[in-house]
Amino acid sequence: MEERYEPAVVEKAAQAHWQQAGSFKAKEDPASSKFYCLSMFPYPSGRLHMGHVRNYTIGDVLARFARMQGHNVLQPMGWDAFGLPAENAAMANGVAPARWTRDNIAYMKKQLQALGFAIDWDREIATCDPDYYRWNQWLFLRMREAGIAYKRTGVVNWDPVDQTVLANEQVIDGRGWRTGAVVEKREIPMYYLHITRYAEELLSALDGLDGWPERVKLMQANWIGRSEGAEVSFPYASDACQVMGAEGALKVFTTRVDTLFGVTFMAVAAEHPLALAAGARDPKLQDFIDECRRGSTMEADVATMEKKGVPTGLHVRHPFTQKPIEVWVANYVLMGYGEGAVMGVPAHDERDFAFATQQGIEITTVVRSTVSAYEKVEAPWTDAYGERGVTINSGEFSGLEFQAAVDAICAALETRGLGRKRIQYRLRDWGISRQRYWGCPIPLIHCEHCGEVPVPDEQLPVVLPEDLVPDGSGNPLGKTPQFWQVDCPSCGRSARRETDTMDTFVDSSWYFLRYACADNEQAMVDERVAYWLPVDQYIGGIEHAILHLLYSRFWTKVMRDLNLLSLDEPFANLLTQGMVLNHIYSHQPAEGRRTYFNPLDVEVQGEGDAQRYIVTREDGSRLEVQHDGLGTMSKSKNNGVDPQSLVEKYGADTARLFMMFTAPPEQSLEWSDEGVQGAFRFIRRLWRAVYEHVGAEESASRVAIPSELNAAQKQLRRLTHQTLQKLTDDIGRRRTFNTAVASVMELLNAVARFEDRSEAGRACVQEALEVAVQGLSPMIPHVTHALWQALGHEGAMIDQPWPKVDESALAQDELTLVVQVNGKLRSQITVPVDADDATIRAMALANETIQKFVGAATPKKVIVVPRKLVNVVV
RNA sequence: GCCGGGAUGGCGGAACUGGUAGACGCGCCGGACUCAAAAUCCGGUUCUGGCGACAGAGUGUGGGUUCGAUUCCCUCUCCCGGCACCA
Repeated sequence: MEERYEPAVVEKAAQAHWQQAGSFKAKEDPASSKFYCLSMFPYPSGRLHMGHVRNYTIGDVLARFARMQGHNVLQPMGWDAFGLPAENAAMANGVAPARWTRDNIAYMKKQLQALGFAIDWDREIATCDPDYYRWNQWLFLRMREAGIAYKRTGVVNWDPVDQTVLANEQVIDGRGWRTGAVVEKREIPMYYLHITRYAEELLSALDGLDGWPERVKLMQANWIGRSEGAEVSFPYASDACQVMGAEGALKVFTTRVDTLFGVTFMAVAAEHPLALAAGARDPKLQDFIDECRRGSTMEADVATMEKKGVPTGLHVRHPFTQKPIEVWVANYVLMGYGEGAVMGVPAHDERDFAFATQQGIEITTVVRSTVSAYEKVEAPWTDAYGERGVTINSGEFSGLEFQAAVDAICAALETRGLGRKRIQYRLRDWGISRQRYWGCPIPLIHCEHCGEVPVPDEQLPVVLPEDLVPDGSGNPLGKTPQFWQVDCPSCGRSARRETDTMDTFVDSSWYFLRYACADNEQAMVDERVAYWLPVDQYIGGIEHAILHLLYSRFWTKVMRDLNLLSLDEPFANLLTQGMVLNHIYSHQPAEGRRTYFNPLDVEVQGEGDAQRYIVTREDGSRLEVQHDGLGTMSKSKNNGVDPQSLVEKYGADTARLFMMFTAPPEQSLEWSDEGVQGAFRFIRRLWRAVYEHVGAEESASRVAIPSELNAAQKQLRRLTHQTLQKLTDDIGRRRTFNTAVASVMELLNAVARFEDRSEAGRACVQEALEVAVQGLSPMIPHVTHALWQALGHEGAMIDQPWPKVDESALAQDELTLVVQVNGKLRSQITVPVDADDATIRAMALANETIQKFVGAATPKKVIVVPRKLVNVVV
């Protein structure tokens, strides 16, 4: 073998072998146990960044490990190729999104291949290919037939200057990112998917997802937000009837119907019909409604806004007391949740309390807590006011505990036809219409005579024209008559094609199915899906914990109910990778768009609070930029680190090893390349250890481990098998690749210290090196491919099974126990493995150092923890 | 604001079920090799006191439970992810 480790040579050879042997081609084989290992596909933003390297290395380690464990592994890859960045790039450079996207895919594919991932590239898909997105369209039409896809209005961010809809990301501090104009809310017709119909199943099925992280299940459960409560109707008083033109009632949803007698005001959203009607005759109120209309649609903005409200002057009647209650319009009430109206109980709801205090609204105490003592609710607010307890001041319903009060009040409401128990979900239906070009066309045609007509199946796909270049002022599809001018499929008269495209979450909600049957032009899915699915291991960033994963679960259930799948859940096991963070630097000019600078280009001057951040531009001028903290590596923040230079300098194995060694996968990680050297050095040490063992020969001559070994040899063997045991557990169960690598480092350190050149000694070293090479092969597959051959093996590393632990090598006759006095470490004792507690206790007390600390005193207590420690309490 | 997560040496991290805090690596310091440098190898490296044996302190803050807490409970601070049109 070569004395020097040359990553480029080694990596080329290993990749050539895999390529030629077709090592990663996955074939359906019902006789073997399949393992579908999937990493979330990337958005083709241009170049890989370290987050990708981390994600795909984790996936590759698990795929290769599963293969060694004897599974038939599928690891595919594709491209989440529709989306906003392509349109932004088009605006910046005038390149068509299609061209930009495909160029990026070509470049990033090369980068992925250079990293040596065990991917079956024959199954590659890109969501912008008509062969892929035709099935989005086809399934959309099936959902429409089933009543799962439907049309209604929805609220969007509207830039009044560019006359265009903005994504939330494009709204900065309530203003359009390009124009700086104050963004308005606008209601437009949109298509929705009825995900709320699946709310109960999406929630209850979380219990069965044993292979999912608890935190993800918790986040999804909170997102779905099931709450048991009641809907209550407050009949309009005469003033409200007059304004609304008819009798009626204001309906609210509440989880605290036990506090119904504490209602002192009502609050409705600015878009609520009652607000609109009242606003029409009250200019001041109308101004407030208009004010609410300005600003972004984002929940985070709404929630942090100053709570404001204006009275309508209209009243509703309490369902039991008939007392008139004034209706307010409030900016914190959301039209999209519940009924767009709430009953205000300031005594027992913190938000209502804050609002009432601010507006001088009366507070009526109607609950006495059974936990905390208070007579009457008074400022300031304390959490005790929100506790459940016994009703007071509630007429015939006074003196009841929470559940009894709810039951009694709901029963009484029901007999009067003014309310009932109800379950409410926080989850909202999924709006999929996007007024954007670079996405999957929605396959509908609007005909003046026939209404909304689906594109016939045989005419699918509706192909997106690929030569358009967006300019920021609305959807180019709307300006392209060749696209939207069509004949109505129903009556043949001229009609208009829908120009909205689908949310890109649609594309990613089923791509994992298509990998199983990417070549099928006749059907969306086929029997191969039944073989490969569910995904046995899914790996992706924690940022997808809710939306993508929830939508994919929903999509799977819909397809099941349309008899296209026999699958309840798509992902059996989930590993959520922590984010790779980097510093964010930006500059906001007086006019125009904020620009972001790559941390590599920013020079940090000074210390502490006096730090300044300077960028030298191409023309030599210097610009002071601002530091916006840490954030995920992304194209939009320009803070990605391209792995290319790392791979060129040290090789793919070092890049992979470094990412695995530097932190456990679920933890977020602040980027730093300190330590890359160490990863490289370790690989070189491993190479050198094998080289020294093999000598100048082509490869090692292997010798069996003799049955008689001396103490040092036994010790090395024990460490070898302890390491193997740890590797198997760390990779297979704990997924802590960093500690797996560390354990091999320790083994290699022991090999380096081991100087026994006898035949038995060499056999022990051979075994240790084989475990090191095999154990690391999922992480550093190229160099271990070469080293495996050097160790004298005919077959390729990739085809080897995972090694087995020799239990007999683990046996020990003595243990070292720690001895504490009053919980402080004072000494150690060596005891036979089979020593009983009494013996251990006696040995600990007899220990000289322990005697010194215990002195003449009689120990109060001696705690013996088997195999661990003794604690003497005096 | 709400939901979820995190904080351990100069740095990344380890300690898996409440039982030796700091494995492993980086960096740094000292030494060997070298004309020299790089590379490599050997030793040291939480802090404070001490020549040393050793002693004391120490896991974001403050409190609690326990023979024993990085680990469990409560409080607060800061950081990260998500909040439905970034993906």
